[in-house]
Amino acid sequence: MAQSIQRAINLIRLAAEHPLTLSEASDVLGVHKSTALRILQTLEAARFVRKTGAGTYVFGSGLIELSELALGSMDLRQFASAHLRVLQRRTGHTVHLAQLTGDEIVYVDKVDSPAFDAVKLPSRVGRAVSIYASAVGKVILAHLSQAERDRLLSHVTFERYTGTTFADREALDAELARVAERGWAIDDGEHDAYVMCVAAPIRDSRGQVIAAVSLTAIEVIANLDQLKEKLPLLLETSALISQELGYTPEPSPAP
Amino acid sequence: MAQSIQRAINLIRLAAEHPLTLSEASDVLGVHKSTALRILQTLEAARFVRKTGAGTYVFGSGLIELSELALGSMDLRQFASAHLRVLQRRTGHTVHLAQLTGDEIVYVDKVDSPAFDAVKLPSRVGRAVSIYASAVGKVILAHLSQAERDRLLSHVTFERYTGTTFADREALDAELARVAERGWAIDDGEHDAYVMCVAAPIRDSRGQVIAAVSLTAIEVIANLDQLKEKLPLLLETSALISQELGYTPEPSPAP
DNA sequence: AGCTACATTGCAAACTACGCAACGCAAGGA
DNA sequence: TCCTTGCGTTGCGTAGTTTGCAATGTAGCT
Repeated sequence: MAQSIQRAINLIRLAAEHPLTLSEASDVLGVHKSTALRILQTLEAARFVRKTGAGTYVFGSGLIELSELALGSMDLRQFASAHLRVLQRRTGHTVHLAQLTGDEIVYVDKVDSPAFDAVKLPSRVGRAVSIYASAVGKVILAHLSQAERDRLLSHVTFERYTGTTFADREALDAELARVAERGWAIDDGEHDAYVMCVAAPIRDSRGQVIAAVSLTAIEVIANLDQLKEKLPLLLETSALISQELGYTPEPSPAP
Repeated sequence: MAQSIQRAINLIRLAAEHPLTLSEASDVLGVHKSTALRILQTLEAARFVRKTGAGTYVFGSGLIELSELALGSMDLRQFASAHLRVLQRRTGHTVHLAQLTGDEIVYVDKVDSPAFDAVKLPSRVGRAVSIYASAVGKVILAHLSQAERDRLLSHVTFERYTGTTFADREALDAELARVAERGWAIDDGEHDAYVMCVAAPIRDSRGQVIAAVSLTAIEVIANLDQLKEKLPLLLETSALISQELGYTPEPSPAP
């Protein structure tokens, strides 16, 4: 559909895997060397690829910087990073950090469990996560204003992924009320039947919930009750990160 | 030179900053909407951008995954991450993790100092670092085999950035001998006159030096002697990371 | 309902980007 | 030393991709 752009994309992919010579690039694309050269030069000008001293092309820092810019919230990631890793060590489970950006919730960091289940989880940093069929989605939704919640859900078409999915607005609202009351959310296989989660909210300096931490495991590793046992550690982590963002738990009442 | 690719690049940049509508995209490029649409569709197919429920385009996870793939050595980053952050806290200075990839040394992680100097440092994750005019470069070079070192330096054209740069092979070799002996390197403003560093090597399970950690500060924050005071913490960090990679400090002598 | 604004598709024209061929350059062998 | 080989680079005419137009489809708003 857009030939030259497709070619550029392929070259970026290749360069990400291993250093690329011009000849290799033209071979793989099946084009003349001059064509491959022009594409690479254009990408190089944008620092999407970088030319090494040896004349090969490798993945460029421009794209890495854009990734970090897009994950934005570098503040959040910076502040959270160490806490997430500590939480992973103390629980043994996979830890996710998800953030509300625009009208979606996106994973912005992930600390894999050393257990073999890490590779089976479909989550990826940068990927959007279901807003109504995930623990992080529900815990964020539950703490938003009614208007914000309506806005985020206005574009959603509910889909019943599994038997436990809250697949309509009514059922979801009831669940969100429960979540808001207790302050944390679970995911009882609501998107993937075998994936369990517990999630806790993260607040910024204004007290707004802007993100969430979660613990995730596949059921053969830990069932929901076993994950719930880790709740104190999870809540401690979310509180620590919120503090780093400037949140003060007890808003001093006016005298 | 490659018009359509350039347009695609511009759209990726925009999408990284904020969600992009089709109209906005075509306006910025100065092209017809159908043109912008086709570009975005191509990028979307590669997951270089992602279409949100609201119909806007945002930076895609495909590029984020490629970034992580290219930074490769996800093992190294995972293992090192927590230690780097601890080191930052204990020293107060900016921490860098740099890795030997192909024939270059590239920053793969960075933990900024809260001090105001962080923004003044030219380092960026994904960017190549001078191999002979940096502490991380020298400490890695110093621990390579003669053949490897020759290979890496064969494409280098020496340049005297500042008065302290080791700008020819002879002076560099003498410096590398000193570095190899004591096991750590300094950067006394050898690339940028006001930037000071100390660096220590990281070894993999075979004992090979494959990366380095460094502490960095601009001179007004900390001079070289003040950085050297942090050497014990730095060396402890590099040792811990090496251990996580499977390095055993004392190769057991044959009985 | 009708309107407006937006996204999307088909098609012919035009301009971009393609392949060709020639050149420059470095490395290795005779 | 010269020749050969392999690689990257440049200029140019043409083929063909990509572009803009116009029409259609779709959703939100008054």
